[in-house]
Amino acid sequence: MSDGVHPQMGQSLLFLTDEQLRKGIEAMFFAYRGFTADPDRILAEQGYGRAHHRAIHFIHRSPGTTVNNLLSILGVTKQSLNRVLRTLIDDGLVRSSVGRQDKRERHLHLTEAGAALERSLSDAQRDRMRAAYRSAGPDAVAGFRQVLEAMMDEDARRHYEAMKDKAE
Amino acid sequence: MSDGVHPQMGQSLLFLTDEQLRKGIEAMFFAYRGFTADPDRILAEQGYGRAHHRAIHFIHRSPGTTVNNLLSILGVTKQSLNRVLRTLIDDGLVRSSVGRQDKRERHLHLTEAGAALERSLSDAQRDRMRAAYRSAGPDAVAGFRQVLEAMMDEDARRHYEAMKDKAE
DNA sequence: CTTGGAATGTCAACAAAGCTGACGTATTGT
DNA sequence: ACAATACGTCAGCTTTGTTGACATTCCAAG
Repeated sequence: MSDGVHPQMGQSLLFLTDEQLRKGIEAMFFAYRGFTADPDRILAEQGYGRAHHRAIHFIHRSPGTTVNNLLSILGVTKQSLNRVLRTLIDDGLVRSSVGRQDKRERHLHLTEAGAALERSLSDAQRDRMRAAYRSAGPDAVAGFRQVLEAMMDEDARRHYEAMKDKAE
Repeated sequence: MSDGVHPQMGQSLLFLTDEQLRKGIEAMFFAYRGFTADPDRILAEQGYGRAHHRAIHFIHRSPGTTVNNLLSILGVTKQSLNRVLRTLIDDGLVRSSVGRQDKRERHLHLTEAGAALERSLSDAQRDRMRAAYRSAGPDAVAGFRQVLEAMMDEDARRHYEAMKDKAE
């Protein structure tokens, strides 16, 4: 193992023991439950589920995105996404428009109602994230993001990075 | 807001902007997919799902645990857990034994076959976690854990902390 | 220009895994 | 004796994933 990458490595690799790794695994499990808890409550009230949240989130992030693009971000089958999209369109939260150059494509946008739900969901989720960030501090947050990024699959990281700079 | 908690706070609260929080949310989403990807592949080969993994993991961590205790850790209904446990017991991966003092309770243990599957699952998951930890370094790992712990619900944190010190 | 294949999206049917509610049984403790 | 607890199970529903079949649209080779 090449030393020198992390100065304190020679001193202690304690953070790589199986015990430490197990704690990290359990932390991910329990934290993810908290992470989704607040949106889940809001969604349940309206008869939606987590899949609707994901669709709404990424349509909000990339207005006009195609079904195919959304598919590759979410990593599910088109049939699965279609069901969710169907209900969102029928309920007037998402608008689907035929592509101008390529008429096979459908471009997706949030309606005003859809944007309102998006706000209420992401407000709830951000509140919890903000509280966690605030209590942990900026250095911890940087580490948090570093580890998460290193945990992603190649193509997930691609999507993540692509989204990263789509600033506002 | 009370200053002084974090020395650099006065200088910059950049890590609390909506944009930063959104990145954290998306990082959680994409990372969790990576986190479960490897075990999911192994489980699918054997006809099991994530629910079986969770049961196996926590039975391994707390051998002899009761159904009720497992229920409160996993946060699902007994009907849901029972379906999973049923198949694991029938397939000979888990052994359920009547309690010695309280005969209403069932104590759960992994069989040799169950322990073997547990090892193969947690090896896969630890490998990825180890790679992420190694590439991020010890300080990042500490931050990672801090933020995750702050993101948990109260009772999830209780379970997490209780498990934490069940050392080996 | 036509025609065949690739790409996009939709419909149908099924499976995993969550949920509620009701009920039965064994055991415990008051 | 009786209420409460721990567990198992039946029935039925929902969400969200899967595969397979099919319609529409585009594009490129002949």
